[in-house]
Formats: sequence, structure tokens, C-alpha cells
Amino acid sequence: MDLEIPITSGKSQGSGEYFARFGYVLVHVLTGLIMETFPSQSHRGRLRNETVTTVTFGDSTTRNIAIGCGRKNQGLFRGSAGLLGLGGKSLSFPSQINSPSFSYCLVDRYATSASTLEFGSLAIPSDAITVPLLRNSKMDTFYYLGLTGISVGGQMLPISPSAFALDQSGDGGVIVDSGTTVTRFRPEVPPGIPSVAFLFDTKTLELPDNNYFTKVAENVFCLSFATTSQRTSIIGNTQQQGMRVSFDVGRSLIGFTVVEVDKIFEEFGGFNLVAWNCMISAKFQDGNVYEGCRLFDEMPERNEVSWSTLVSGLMRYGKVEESVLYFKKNPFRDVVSWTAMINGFVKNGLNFDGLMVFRKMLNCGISPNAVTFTSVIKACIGLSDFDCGRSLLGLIVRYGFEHNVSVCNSIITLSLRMGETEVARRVFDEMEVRDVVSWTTILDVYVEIGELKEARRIFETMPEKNEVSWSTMIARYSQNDDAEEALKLYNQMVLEGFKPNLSCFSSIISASASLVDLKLGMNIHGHMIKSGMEREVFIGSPLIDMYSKCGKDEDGRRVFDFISEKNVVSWNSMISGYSLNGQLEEAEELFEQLPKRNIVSWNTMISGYIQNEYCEKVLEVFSQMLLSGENPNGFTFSSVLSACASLASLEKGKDIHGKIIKLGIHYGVFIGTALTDMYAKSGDIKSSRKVFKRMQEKNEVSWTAMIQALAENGFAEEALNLFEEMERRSAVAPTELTFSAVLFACSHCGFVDKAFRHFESMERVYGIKPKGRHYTCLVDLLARSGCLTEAEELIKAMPFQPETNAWASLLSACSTYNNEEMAERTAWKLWELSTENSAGYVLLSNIYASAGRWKDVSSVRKLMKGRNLKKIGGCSWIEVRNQVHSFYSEDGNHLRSAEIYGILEILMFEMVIV
DNA sequence: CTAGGGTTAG
Repeated sequence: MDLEIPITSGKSQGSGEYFARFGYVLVHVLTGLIMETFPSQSHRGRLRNETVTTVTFGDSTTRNIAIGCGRKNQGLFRGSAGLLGLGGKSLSFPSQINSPSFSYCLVDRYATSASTLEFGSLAIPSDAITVPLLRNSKMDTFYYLGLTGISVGGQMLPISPSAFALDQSGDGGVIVDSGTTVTRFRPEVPPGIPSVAFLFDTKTLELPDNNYFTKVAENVFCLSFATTSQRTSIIGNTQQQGMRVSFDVGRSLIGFTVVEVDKIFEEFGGFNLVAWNCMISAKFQDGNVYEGCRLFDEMPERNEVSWSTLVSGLMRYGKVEESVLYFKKNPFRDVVSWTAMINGFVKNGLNFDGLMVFRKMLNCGISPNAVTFTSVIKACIGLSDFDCGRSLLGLIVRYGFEHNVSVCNSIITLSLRMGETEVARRVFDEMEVRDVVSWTTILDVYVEIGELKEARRIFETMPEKNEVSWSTMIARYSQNDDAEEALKLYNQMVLEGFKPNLSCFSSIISASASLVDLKLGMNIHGHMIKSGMEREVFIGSPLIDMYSKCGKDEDGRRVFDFISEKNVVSWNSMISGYSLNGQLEEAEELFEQLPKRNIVSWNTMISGYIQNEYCEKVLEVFSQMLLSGENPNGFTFSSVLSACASLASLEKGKDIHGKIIKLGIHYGVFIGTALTDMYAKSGDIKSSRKVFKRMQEKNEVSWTAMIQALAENGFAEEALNLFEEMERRSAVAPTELTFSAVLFACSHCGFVDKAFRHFESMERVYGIKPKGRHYTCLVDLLARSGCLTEAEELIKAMPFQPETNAWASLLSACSTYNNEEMAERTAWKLWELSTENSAGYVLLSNIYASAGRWKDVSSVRKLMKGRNLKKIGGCSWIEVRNQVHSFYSEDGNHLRSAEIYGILEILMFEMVIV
């Protein structure tokens, strides 16, 4: 259905006039039209992402379509469905607002939370998160500015992970379209709910300037951050002064806009003292330190509340010196302001100074209260000064706060940090009144001592939970690699109406990263955006990690660029993300740019080179690292050793081993295993055995490394014995890789029966499904033992596509056992799988040659030539003074090859004589 | 009857 809505004529004229008064133009589209566009029957129960209908608005230049978000009381963010940025800090009015290619839409909040209709744009900015709330007094509805995604030609083109993740979050549909096709992301839309939408177009109409928006945003935001009582207070005040302000906690967190705040100032001569204090507090909560200070300076009179608001506000943003200065000037130094000082120091990590302030306070004759004690206890915990903590207990009793709930809560934490978990439990048990913090703290006690089951039991039975309780459990499951359980809890938490906070997001995005589930990750990313936390460093890194693990390093980069205050962890995550996706150049570039590298940065870069098989680079970076003065740790060494193993560079490996001993680094499982492997790969099996023997702690990887080491160095029986020892000890279970090594060993001894026995036990005893390489081992074993038919049958019986190596092994055995007929068959099979495998051609032609079938030899050669293949010769190399020299058979490419061949002749001559 | 300081997770 096509709908032509002329934007520059007819009905919209009135709208133009209306909005012209505000300095910009909006187009008002009435519900009727919308409901016509989306008749109720047609969209009920339909699937997501379905093209609903074709809508054309306006002419080509003013054509703007958007689709809305959220549905009231549905989805994950109940009551605030579709509200982007609500309660978040990351309000940024994008500079692109003046860019003609972008247009923005204002959408009626309730309309969109009820139905899917909005108007968007042809193009949407990539940082699609900006959402200030505006209240239009004339319409008495709330609006938000929503920027989302883009689709061109009906195809969804998410231009940022933000935009796309927004779609994925499931609690609101978003966007689409170049102007002809609207794609709806909500499965059903309840009919009959009025919708109102506004949009303004940057191409044809003037926009309000940035200042206007910034001002609106700031002030709205400021109030959105205020507590309920702060807002109630402001309303109370303004109402007293005769102004009518509508405010409904149940409906919205946003009470009013800057327009009204300004009006209050203009028409009523400003706030009274209480309202001033509220405004200052709200400014600080919003992170606007400058504005908070300005308001403080400008206010006509101040009381103790104003002063302590300022002092704590400054402390919260790390402005310790300024805060102290103001504290000194403060004429009303009461308990609260002293406590604010103590806590401010503690917040900034200056625990000792906090305690000093406490002492000074006592010296000044000010009596501490319960809040003071909670702060001082925190300082002791921060300092790990448990003697001080103990002496505080006496003071608490003297001032009579031993039954105070908050003080007891702090004592529980103190006891936990002191390692006195039983004391913690006793304090908890003896409390007469417990609050949600008490329960959460005792929950944490069990989580900390690793009694997750007991913690879970407490969690299930505690009388009240808050978001910290949920976070505690979720974080722990996530840390214990139980991502599924973490997610289950997360979903449950959201369903029960709790809003995930920063720390919860951090855990849950790590969990989804470990599941490598992009859709899930984006879903959660969408929640983050809607909570306005997208720019936080704390969730940025796991988010980068998630995108990178899912192969979306570019999206990871967008997240990275978007973090407002990056730290070294963010940089490391991004570097690791790039190398995970093979983008080593980008990783290197970032590594170079990284302002301050830490040990993890170096390790990340090193393991990046390993993953991408640039082993020489590893040693290079490692020496750079030593030069820079950074001390390598266990991770560094195990990576560097594995590089040495790949290079089969015994000299380097020994050198590294020496460094490890010199630095006195403890031989953990990782280093031990890496050493075992390195020595084995470099051919020094004796040292390999020695290291393995000395390892105090061994895991399945260590055992596997040793078994493989023995098998590959011709000690197959010893390898098998070691495996049996491993099975007997049953402390560690063999893995897939262990079995590869074991079968390899069997194959080298010709132990057919043993091999089949182990192979069979894989699934039966250990529940490991055999993979291609295990079958290949068996095929190889059968073929080498001359059981060609059995080998061929095994290949055919494999439950999946056999590896090319399986065919190659068989072919090679056909050659050994002169089975021409099977060789031909096998060679063709091999070529079917891989035309580039030159070994097949060579083998077959050799078989023909030995049978005297010269015609066939030449046809195979021709075939090989026609496919542009060359025989890959065997290659040997030797390491001399840190340089690897490699040689092929009859190779004359080496710079000093004349000399080399000369020496070789002398050697040969001497060998003959001896 | 409204305004300032605090405890739990990461």
C-alpha cells in the first residue's frame, strides 16, 4: 500500500508553523494514518524481520521513515521499554547533528512503547545512542530522540554495532529503509493505541543549533539522574511557588525538561535553598562537576547541606585537592561533612588519609555516627590494616553502634577480608535486623570461600534481593566458566524486573563472549546501549572481546573507538581481538600507539604472533620487552617457549629456560609443559623427560605433551606406557589430543590391536567422539601393516568426510605393497578432495614407474603439469647464530652453497675412509 | 515534608 503524505503542503503546513516557533520543523503524523498502514490483523503473530508493507512518505527529499522501539510493559526493560539512554551517563549530542545526511526523529514514547511506528531517516549516525528526553508541554507527551540503524534497498545495513545490537536486544524494533520498504522487527503490535511521531529533516528544514540540544539534553539528563526524593522536592518547591508540574513516578523517570527548569528560574526568581541544593546534587550525579561548582558559587545562601554536597561531589570525581580546600572553608563542619571527607579519601584510594581525617575529627570533638564507621572500616579494609579494624570494634561499642545494621554489614565484610569467615557468619547470625545488604554480604562470604552451592542456597532463600545480589551470583558463575548458568540467572533477573548494572553487564558479556554467541552478545549489547552504558570502559573490554571472538573485529573496533576513557585493558582487548582475527598489522599498529604498555599488552602481542604463526616475531618482541624493562611472567615464557618449539630452536629454548631459572620464576604447569614440548620438538628428549619428571603439578596438557614427545621421537612404547600410567592415576582425564598422540605411538610400533582398543575406549570410557585425525591414524596403521583392504574399508566406514591424509597414507601403502589397482582408485579419491595435493601424483607415477607402465607415468606427469603443480621437496634446515638456513635436495640457492657442497664432499670422503 | 555523608558485586 502506498501512502503519499505531502510534507511541504496541505496538512503539514500547520505543523510547520507550530514547530517554526521552536526554530525547527517537525512533521506530525496522526495515529489514523499509522494504524491504516499497519492494520491490526496483518501484523498479529507475524515473524520478525518481515516486510510489512510499503509506505512512502513525502517527496524524495523529505522521505523519512523510522520504526520505533519498545512496547509498554514488555520486553526486558519494563516500563522503560524503548527508552534509550535512560539513566545512562553517556549522553552525547553528536556533532553530526548539523550534517545534512543525517536526520533524527522524535518519537512519542508511549506511542512507540505501544506500537511500532516511527519515522526515521535515510541515514542514521553511526553512534546511534543519543537519547535525551523531551517533554512537549503542548502535546503532554514525552518524546525521545532516537537514532538507530539503516537499510538500503530493503536490506538491513547496520552501520554500527550499536544500531544493530539495538535491534537484537529484543525489547524494541528498530528501523529501516531507503524510503519504500518498511521492515518491522516486532512480532505483533496491539492495535488501537494512539501513536504520534515527529520528525525533522536536515535537508530541507532548519535544525535547532547544537547549543540548544546540548542545553536541553544536559538539563533533562541532570534531572533524570536525580533521586525520586530530589525530584519530589523540586516539584514540591515549584508547586509551592505556584507552578504546575506534572510528575508521575510510575510513568516516567523524567519529570520535566529544561524548558520548565528555565521557566522556574525566569518566572519565579529561582529556587529556594532546598531546590538549589537539589540542583547541585543532580549536576554532580550527572557528572557535570563544572556546572555543580558554578551553581554552588552562584547560589544566594548556603547551608551545611550545600557544603557537604559540594565536597562529596568533588571527591566523587577525583578532585581531592579542591575538595579539601572547600572543606577548610566550610563554616558548618558537622559529622556529615567530616564523613564525606573520610569517604572521599577512601574512594580515591587514599585510605590512610581517610583514617587521619577520622582521628582529626575525634580530636575536634565530633562524635562519629554509623555512617562514619562504615567509611572508616572501609579504609581499614583498603589498607588491609586489620589491627586497626579490630580496635575500631571497641570504638563502635563505645559509641553504641554495635547493633546498627550498616555497621554490622561492614563488620561482616571486614571479617571476610580478614579471613575470619566464621566470625563473619557469627556476626550475621547475631544480627537482630538484617537488610538486603546483610544478606548480599553473607552471600558474598560463601561465594568468596568457593562454596557456590551454599551461596546459591542462600541466594534462593534470602528474603530480599537487589541488583548486587544478582551480580554476585552471575559474576561467579561467569568466572567459573559456567556461562549457561550465568545467563539463566541474568534472564531471570531481568524478568523479575531488576535492571542490570555496569558490573552485571560486565560479567554477562564475558559469559556470552565465552559462548561465542554473537546474537546473544548483541542482544546484551543492546541492553547496555539502552541503559546508556555503552561508553563505559568496564564493559567495553569484554564487549570488544565478544565481538572479536565472534569474528567481528571491526565491530569490536567501533566499540573500542567509542569508549570514552580507554584504559590499558581496553587497548589490550582490542589488540588481542585483532590478532585473534589474523589482523596482525592492525594489532601491531595499536601496540605501537598504546600510550602505556603493561605486561598483558606484551603477552597479548606475543601470543598474537604465536596464533598467527610468526614465531620469529615472537623472539623479536620478547627481546624488545626485555629491553623496555618489563619483566616477563609465566604467560610470557610459555608463549616464548612454544615459539622456540615451533622453530625447533634448541639454543634459543635453552636460553629462555636459563632466563626462567635466573628470574626465579616458579615452574607452573604452563611453563613446565611448554618446556617439555620445546625440548621434545627440538629433539632433546632427555631434557624433555627431566622437566616432565620434575613438574610438581601436571595437567592433561602436560601428560599429552610428554606422550606426544615420546611418540614423535621414536619412543613409542614408552609413550604408551606413560599413557597407561596416566589412566591408572586417573587424576587427569585424557583428551582428544592425548588420543591422537597415543594412536600415533601405536601406529609407529605397528600395534594394531592396542590401537583399536584405545580407539574404542575413547568414546566408551571418556566420552570423546573420535575425529578425523584419529581415524587417519588407524588407517595409517592398517595400511602400513599391509592390511590395505581393511584400511580402505575403514575410510569408507567413517561417519564423516575423511581427511586427505587418510587417502594419502593408503596411497603410500599401496605403493609399498605394490597394489596398483587400489592405488589408482585411491589417487582419484585423493584428487577429488584436493587437486593441489602433489603427493598423490608423485606416488601414483612412482607406482606406475615401478610396474614399468611408462605411458601412464607420463600421463600422470602431464596431468600434474596441466594443473600447475610442482613436487614439493623435503626441506632441511639448520640454525646457526640465530639464523635459520634451509636446504632442499640439490639446492643451490644458498649464498655459500659452493663452500657447503665442498665441505659435504670432504665429509663424505672421510666417512668412506672410516 | 522535601536537600548532604555509608555498607554489598566488579
